[in-house]
Parts: sequence; structure tokens; C-alpha cells
Amino acid sequence: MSTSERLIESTRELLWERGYVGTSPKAILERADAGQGSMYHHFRGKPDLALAAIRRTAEEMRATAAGVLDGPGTPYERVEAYLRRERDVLRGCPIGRLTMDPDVIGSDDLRAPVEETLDWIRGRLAAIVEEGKEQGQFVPSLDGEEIAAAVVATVQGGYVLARASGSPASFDAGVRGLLSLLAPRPA
Amino acid sequence: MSTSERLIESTRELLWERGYVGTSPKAILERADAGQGSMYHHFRGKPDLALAAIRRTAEEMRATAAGVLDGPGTPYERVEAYLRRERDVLRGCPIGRLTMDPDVIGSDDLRAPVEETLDWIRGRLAAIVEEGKEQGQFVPSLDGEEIAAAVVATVQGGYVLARASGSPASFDAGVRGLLSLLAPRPA
DNA sequence: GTCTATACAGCGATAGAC
DNA sequence: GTCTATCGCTGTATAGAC
Repeated sequence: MSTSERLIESTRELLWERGYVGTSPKAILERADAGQGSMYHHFRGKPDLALAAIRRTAEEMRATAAGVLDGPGTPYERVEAYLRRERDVLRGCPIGRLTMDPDVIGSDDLRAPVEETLDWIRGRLAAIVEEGKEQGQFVPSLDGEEIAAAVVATVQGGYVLARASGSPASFDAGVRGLLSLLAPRPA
Repeated sequence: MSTSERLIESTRELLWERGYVGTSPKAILERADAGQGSMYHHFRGKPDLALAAIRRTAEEMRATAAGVLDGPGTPYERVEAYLRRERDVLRGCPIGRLTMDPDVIGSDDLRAPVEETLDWIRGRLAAIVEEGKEQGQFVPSLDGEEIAAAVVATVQGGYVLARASGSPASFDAGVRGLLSLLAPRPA
């Protein structure tokens, strides 16, 4: 793996663990086993390197979500698959956690990939819900965009609950709760 | 307001805006218009002062939630009141945001008030849902604890969506989505 | 109680040698 | 491309005067 690759990967890990404010160039260099010179040769500085890392994480997350949302199954099953997909719950969401970082939210460049990723997932879910309405699996009174927002929020908030308690149990509880509300009426 | 009060209040503001990692003693002192000596006289250091600030914020949030959850109305109306209560959405949750702070999660002392607050709200909501089941307002198949977790998660995740997009719209959408799922069937 | 002085490691970046 | 040296500033804390 090239030095620049190692720098990006180390930054991705640290951003996930400690956020932008809590991640120093020094820590990145140690983890990547690189020197100062390398970093400032390949990147203009911390924000530039972070941007590369965030973009890659965003792309990866979108691909992961797409794998589940574009998979087989009824609309309800695909929403369920998204909610139940395997997650390292206690580590939190590598994208969502960035929204609590003032320096990320304060920079349009750094925030953009975060917004785009969450928007994309939300849009995909909304379309799936609309599909389910057409098929009669969901009642017509539901609003696709609103349900999608609730689904994504339940996941993002589930991370908060889990990390507060030090256990994934409350994440799972929230997911089960939402699914029980969303479940197609037993004919 | 006493110096020690000003220190706590300034810390509360900064923890909300920038988190624990992003808040320095120096910034606290400037905002509180106090000197180094005062801070280290009243508190043992940054963690000690942060603990006082977090405890107060936790207490305040619990009182705010209690005001709505213990208010009048049917169970559904009280859950709705909790979800729709006025919030400074773009600022995020002063308690929930701390779960993304590695130093807070890494300290049992600092994490405790966060966990207790979210647990308390969850428990209150769970009881209200159970009450609603007894009254026939909610279907018996719902699990109070699970619905409560979904409700709190939707709020916490709503902050994430809102901050990602720079607009409270997605918070509101998620809330409406959840409420549409939870709404008592029109008889 | 509050102040100033001091400490020393870490942050984020630049310079210039190799 | 990578290294080491250096920089000015901040982070967190202690010491001791008033």
C-alpha cells in the first residue's frame, strides 16, 4: 500500500474513532508509519487529507447501503434488511458522527459528502416505500420521504443510545420497534 | 452570578457547541471572563468542571422532558408532544452529542449522566406506551420498550440528519414519519 | 478567591536537506 | 518522495504572590 493510501486509511480510522477535532496529524502519521514530509507532500494539510478520507468513507457507505437496498425482496424486506444489516454499533456511524464535529459542519467542503450520503440513502428508502405503497404492502397514507427520514434517523439515533449505554441492545430495540410499526398488516 | 457558576455555564455552552474534545480550559475562561486561578480553585481540572456541566445539563433536560411526558393528554398525545416539542434542532442535542466524544465515552463518570438521562426518558416513554396499550389506543402487539427506543432514536437521529443538511426539515420529516406510523387507527 | 508566571507537551504547518 | 529541524501557538496544569 502506498504512503498516500496509508495516510488516507489511517485518517479514516481516526476520524471514525475520534472525529475531526480529536484527530491530529501527528496521530495520523504514527498510525500510517509516515513522516511529516510525506503528508504535506501528498496533501495540503489536515483538512485536505480529511476530505479525501471522508469522501472515501462516504463512497463505501453508499455502496454498502446500495448492496442491501437494491437487493432482492419485497419493499418491506429491503427496508428491514437495511435496518438489520450487520453493524459495529458501538463504534458509531463513520459518516453520521461527523455531523457532531463543529469543524466539519463549519466547512461546506467537508460537510458535502456527509450530506450527500445521507440524502442518497434517504432518497433510495423513500422510493422503496413508494414502491411498497403501489404494491399495497404499505398503507397509502404513508409518505415515502417521511418514513425514509424516520428509518435513517432511527439508525443514527440508535448509535447514540447504544454508545450512551455501552451496549448495542438499545440500537436493536429501536430497530425492532420501528419495524413493528412498519410491518405490513397480516392479511 | 458567581465565578464558579459562570465557569459551569460557559462550559455547558461550549460542550454543546464543540464537544468535550473541542473545548479547552482557555476557551472556557475567556467566555466566563475568569482567570486560570479561579478555575483550578473551584475545580480539579477540565474533567471535573465538565462533569459539573454535564450533570446540570442532564438534570435540565430531564426536567424539560418530564414537563412534556407528565403533562396532560392521551398517551399518543404525550408521545407526540415529546416528539414535537420545540428544539434548537441545528444545535443538536446537548446530551446526545456527547456520545460521539471519545473522552466522554471513555470515562464512566462523564458517561453516567448521559446514560441515565436517555434511560430515564426511554423508561418514561415505555410506560406511556404501555398505558396506551391498556387503553386500547395502541395495538397490544407493540412493545413499550422498543417503541420508546425508536422514539428517542428518531429524535437523536433527526439531529444528525438536520445538521448534515444544514436544515431542520429532515428532523421534522422523521418525526412526522414516526408519528404517522404510531397514530391510533381512526376508529 | 483571584491573579500572573511558568512549565512542557502537543498542534498544525513550513523549510530545506537528501 | 521522504526525512529532520524548526516555528509560533495552544492545551492543560502547577506555583506562588496578593
